[in-house]
Amino acid sequence: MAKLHDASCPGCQSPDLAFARHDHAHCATDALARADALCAERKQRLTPVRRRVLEILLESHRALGAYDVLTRLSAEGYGNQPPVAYRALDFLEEQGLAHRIRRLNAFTACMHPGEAHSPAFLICRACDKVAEAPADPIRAALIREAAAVGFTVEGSNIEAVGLCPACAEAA
Amino acid sequence: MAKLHDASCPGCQSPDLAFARHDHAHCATDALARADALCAERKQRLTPVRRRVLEILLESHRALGAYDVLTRLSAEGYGNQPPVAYRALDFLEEQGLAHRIRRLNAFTACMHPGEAHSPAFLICRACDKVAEAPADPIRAALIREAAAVGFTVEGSNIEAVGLCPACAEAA
DNA sequence: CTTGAAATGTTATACTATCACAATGTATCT
DNA sequence: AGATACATTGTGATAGTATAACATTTCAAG
Repeated sequence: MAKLHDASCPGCQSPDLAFARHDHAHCATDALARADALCAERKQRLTPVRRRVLEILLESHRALGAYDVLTRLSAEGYGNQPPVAYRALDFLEEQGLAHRIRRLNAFTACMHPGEAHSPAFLICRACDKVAEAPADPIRAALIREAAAVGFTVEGSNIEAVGLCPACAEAA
Repeated sequence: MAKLHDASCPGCQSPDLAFARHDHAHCATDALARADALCAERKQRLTPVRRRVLEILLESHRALGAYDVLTRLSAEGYGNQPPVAYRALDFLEEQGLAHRIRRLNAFTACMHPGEAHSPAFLICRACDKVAEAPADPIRAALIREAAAVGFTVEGSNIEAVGLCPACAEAA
């Protein structure tokens, strides 16, 4: 499989993208393009609803509840029942195009899809932005601790709440 | 403050306690005794409902939903409205006597209260048991990654799903 | 063009969590 | 002991999150 994100990917160069000033239009367009490529490669269908949900999530670096997404969808003529939103969100999550933030009961677009990854999330309690932090060292530590007691890790969620640089400075 | 758990504490000697064969009666009694001591020391009131909720959580090493707890409570003559359960659970969590497992929307008794800690949880998808793993190295890695992007960590939840030793062997 | 699978529409319902206010209990001070 | 202030509990209502089940439509492979 082609490596779909590399030095040309802003999201990869700056893991703190969400907290940094950046060309958000490019950031979103780029993520969407990679989602298209990824789905094509995997023979998965990024249907209109699914693609629209991803676009909605990409509008900001905040996490949206399923019902927030649903409201937007139904205003645009898509179905207005919860399964419409949940199914699209589930699909995006399965494909690694979005993540569920359990602490918020909400979903956020993945900022660097295309890699198997289970990132760590940094949630700012002041501005509500969510960033993905490189989780490899954290995950490694988790797997190590688990292995020490014979536990096999299959999936994980690692989330931190706190203050992003901008909000910390403001306070 | 007295160190309330040490080498004499089974939960401390074996972080994998939940997954290991052990004297559960002692394990629960011990945790309850330490909860009493801790609340006394902090001048907090471990009222009948609160204490009973802790006992219920301590019956197994599984996580219980608030409504599971509530059902038990109301069968025993306590109130039967959700706030009864949530208030007690919130109190226990504030005091570090129970933890919320966000992945399960459920709560589990803390196996080594008395220390400021934000543990990592290992959730077996086969038997549903939940163990606390030492989270210091993991948390340290998380804080390090966060600091690298200027993010200040105030709280975190670290949870892994997978197979416990017994269930892995059975499979 | 058919056929089977995937996706969507739709209704209903289950599960999780909090608000608001009344009533009760507890600790403290005098 | 009585009065006061505060924490806790009782209770009804409601908000928010998520899934089950089944009908219908769309799509892609043969």
